[in-house]
Amino acid sequence: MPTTIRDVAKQLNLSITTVSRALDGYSDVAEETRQRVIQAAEEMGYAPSRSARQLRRQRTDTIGYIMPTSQPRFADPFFSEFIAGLGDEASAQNLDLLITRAPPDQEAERVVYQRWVQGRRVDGVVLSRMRQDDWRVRYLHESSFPFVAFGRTNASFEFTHIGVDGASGIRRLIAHLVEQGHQHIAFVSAASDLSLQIDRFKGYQEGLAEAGLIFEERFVAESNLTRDGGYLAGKKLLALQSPPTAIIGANDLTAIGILRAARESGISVGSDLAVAGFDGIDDTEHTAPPLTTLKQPVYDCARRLVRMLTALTNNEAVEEPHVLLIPELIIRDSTLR
Amino acid sequence: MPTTIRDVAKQLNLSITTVSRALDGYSDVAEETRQRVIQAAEEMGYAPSRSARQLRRQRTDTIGYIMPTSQPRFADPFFSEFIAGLGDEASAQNLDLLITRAPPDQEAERVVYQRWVQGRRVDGVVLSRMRQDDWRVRYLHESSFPFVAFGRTNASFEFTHIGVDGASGIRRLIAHLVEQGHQHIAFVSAASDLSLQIDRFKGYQEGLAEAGLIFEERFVAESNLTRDGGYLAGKKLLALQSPPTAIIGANDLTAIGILRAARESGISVGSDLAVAGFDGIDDTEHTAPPLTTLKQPVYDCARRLVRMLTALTNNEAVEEPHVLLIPELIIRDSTLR
DNA sequence: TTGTAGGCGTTATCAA
DNA sequence: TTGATAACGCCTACAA
Repeated sequence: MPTTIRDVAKQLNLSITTVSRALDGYSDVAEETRQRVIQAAEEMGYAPSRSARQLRRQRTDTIGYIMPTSQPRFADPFFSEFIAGLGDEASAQNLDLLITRAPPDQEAERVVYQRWVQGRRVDGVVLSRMRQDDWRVRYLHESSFPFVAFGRTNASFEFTHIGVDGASGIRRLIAHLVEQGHQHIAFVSAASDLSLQIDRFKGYQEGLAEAGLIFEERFVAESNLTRDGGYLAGKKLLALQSPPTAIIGANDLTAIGILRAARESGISVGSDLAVAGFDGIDDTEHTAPPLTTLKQPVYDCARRLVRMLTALTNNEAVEEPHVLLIPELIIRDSTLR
Repeated sequence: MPTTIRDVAKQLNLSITTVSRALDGYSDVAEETRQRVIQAAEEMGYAPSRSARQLRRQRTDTIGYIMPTSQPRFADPFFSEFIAGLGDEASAQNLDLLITRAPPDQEAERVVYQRWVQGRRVDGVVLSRMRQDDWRVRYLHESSFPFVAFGRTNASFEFTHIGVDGASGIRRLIAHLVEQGHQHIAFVSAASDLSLQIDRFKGYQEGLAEAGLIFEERFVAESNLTRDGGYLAGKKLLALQSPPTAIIGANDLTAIGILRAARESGISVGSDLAVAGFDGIDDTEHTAPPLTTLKQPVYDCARRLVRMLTALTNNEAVEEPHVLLIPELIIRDSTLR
């Protein structure tokens, strides 16, 4: 039986009101009383019951994040970093972070969101890996449930989010590759309904055009943002009649897979083949060779998203509700001859 | 204003009791009534308030996990995989997973645990990266709060856990290295209060002894289980007068850092230097060269730990409360000449 | 400065 | 088979 506020009150011969107010730092409690209360609470190991408080206050002081990944056994560093950011900022704001995983765009995903929203399990949710036509955005919007998103969609209404301008990033990357003398640049893509794919692929096409290169269908390989996917796509591209001399992965994991494919084919990355990724995860610094990438500040974005979300849940105005970041091109050996 | 059970009851001219029981699947509700209730609830978008239910039932249906990492911006694949396992099993059991991070063995860590335990925020917690003398174990034990651990400690009492026999794993690894002709085997270690360090280091010493090799202090470099730490330690070892021909990292991340140090020193891993890690994270398959490692089934352990924990919180007996696993030696190019 | 009392939305006991 | 009612532990308007 855990200690309740009643126990503390009884012990001190005070009312529960006074105990409550003393601990919550109200000013209309005698300082001496407050000290006694605080000490007794400490000694008796009292901490207010979260569920009681939540029920009474009609808020949970908890935010939720549902990782949109298909494989149960995922291990994508992007999510680690994102979650780390969410968690740290949540702690800083004295919020709890509830986490689960659901395969994107399936019944299971809908069930989880509904459980959390209708059961008022969390005060707000953070979305990531947005889809172009994203039912989550519509649903939360219609339910007027607080949410923020990492990424954009084609929704007809506005919502609080941080976007990254992948297109401009990829354009810069292509300019760099062209500078290195590359004319045959391939792209390993992600699922076509993902906003990041549409955005980055647009950059790919625009970048080629800007450099006066022609877009070739055969230089595009579909993949799934994983190392294994990148590996397979890389193999395929390298097996072409006249293979590309540079390959861009839709994300770093994909690029890491491509590195491996190149290694297995005996191709020297850097001199014979340029490889680049997108995200700027830690691993890229330690691959062989170190990987050129477009870095987005995932950790900081996550923290900022939480701050935006708390503004929303507190009915405060979000200072800058639509952020668009430019990723930073980090050039490493994988694209240097 | 979200829908409450009262709204549904009123709508149907039933008592809230009946609605509650109908939705919870009690048998003493007329089937026809139940159908009406279920349909109405669906239409009205009703889902029971979690906080109310929690308060009433005196349980949260939530388990907690506090990542013991110092750097805020961590990204350790071990934790990704562990969390994935916890999350998936929690979902399967209809539990929520609460996650935060706290620097090990500091005031902040104590505060978080106390908040969760005393505030009855979660029904039980999962511990990982155990310390030899672990205050968390003592505290939870004394509070009779349900917990399970991934790893062992020197506690004088029993507690439910899954351990991995790192010592035997490292012994096997050393046997393999010796077979490959290595005589000068170094070890890059972790913080000395970690159980995994004590365990694996013991294996290192025993392994050397079994092979008739002498233990040399200079072949041990302190590190911190990160890539960067491994890199620095690797540099140091490779700069020795007569450097080792094989280096074992306390975990895979460390080993990945060592790979990089070797690369920078122009040393060919495999032929000139053997490198091996511990954990079996996904990255090891994609490094250059692919990394020999001792694989522990992190994902499955996490799932199993959750099952053990639910047994505890339901006051059921845990079938096998003390598990000891033998890690699997996966030999890859990094230790083959 | 302190206390009384009502209610947040459920579930569970007991009676009808 | 259904309903009235009492908690669960806390916060807060209002009264003293």
